[in-house]
Amino acid sequence: MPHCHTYLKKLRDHGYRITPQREMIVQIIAHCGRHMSAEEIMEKVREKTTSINIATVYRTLDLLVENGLASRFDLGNGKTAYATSEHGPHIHLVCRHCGSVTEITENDISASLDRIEDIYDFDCRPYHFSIHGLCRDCRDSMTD
Amino acid sequence: MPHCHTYLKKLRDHGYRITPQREMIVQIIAHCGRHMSAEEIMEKVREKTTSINIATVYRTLDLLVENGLASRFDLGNGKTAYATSEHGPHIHLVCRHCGSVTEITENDISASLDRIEDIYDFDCRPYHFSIHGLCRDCRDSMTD
DNA sequence: TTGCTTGTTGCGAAGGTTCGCATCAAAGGA
DNA sequence: TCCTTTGATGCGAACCTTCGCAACAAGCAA
Ligand SMILES: [Mn+2]
Ligand SMILES: [Mn+2]
Ligand SMILES: [Zn+2]
Ligand SMILES: [Zn+2]
Repeated sequence: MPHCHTYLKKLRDHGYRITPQREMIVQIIAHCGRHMSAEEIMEKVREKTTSINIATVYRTLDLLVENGLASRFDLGNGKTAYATSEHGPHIHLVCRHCGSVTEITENDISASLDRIEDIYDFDCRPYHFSIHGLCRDCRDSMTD
Repeated sequence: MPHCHTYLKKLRDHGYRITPQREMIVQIIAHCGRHMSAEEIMEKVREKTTSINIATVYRTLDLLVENGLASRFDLGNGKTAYATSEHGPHIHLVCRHCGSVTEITENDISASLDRIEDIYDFDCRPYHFSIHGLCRDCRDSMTD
């Protein structure tokens, strides 16, 4: 729902400058609903211009995360993944043994997150992060 | 409570070999109750012997994590942290803006984790991970 | 439009982590 | 005890991410 323009406006309102690089990066990540790595984002931007550097991509993503416009997390594949709030609130269950990723709805944990917000005054939104553990199949296949 | 010996036995029972390097690494991380980085662990081991390499430290830590004997997570300082279950179950609230870390008790979220275990058959233990968000101070100081 | 201020970029280097491979040695059997 | 098998180690290279700094340009005011 919030379009690129909204993200850029928020950055500008926070006193950051709007550069062509930032515009392109925001457009890519906001329009693509899924998770992307920094490298993927750079390749997409490269399709439009050569004037982009991986360090700038990381710095822009940091900016978005720091300002709550994107989430950053670990899918256990060696690369960090990024997504805007378009991607929707949910949690990833990542198996520490086989690496499988199960997406679960926010509802399954929102009560606890609300509790944390109340008690500790800590804003967990956007609800989009990973919990690492052991999936059923892996648990079954372990004698322990 | 579980001593180094228990960890090593579990590894052996899973078919892994017990090497001097693994013994030393397990001893360091099990006895030191706090979080440690791979680099810290290697330095501690180096105090006893020179026969240790950072790649071996990482591989051993991966092994412990994969087998549920240690947890690995991101404290937002650029390094990955590791700890055994001696460190106890709890969750870290990491502020995405100022980097502050608040430790909260497992109770505040265990109901949801139990629910996840029931519904998805996914074992979240040991309960020791981070949730990234925005602390009260940072939220207050943002006009938004 | 022009010039100034200062945040941003690109680049190369450094830091942290993983990988491939030859060598080594733990574990188990003879 | 000695040998064999095969998993583990050390090392260097590669990969991902961050950092420092000089050059650049967005935004603003005149
Ligand atoms: Mn997701
Ligand atoms: Mn902890
Ligand atoms: Zn699994
Ligand atoms: Zn904060």
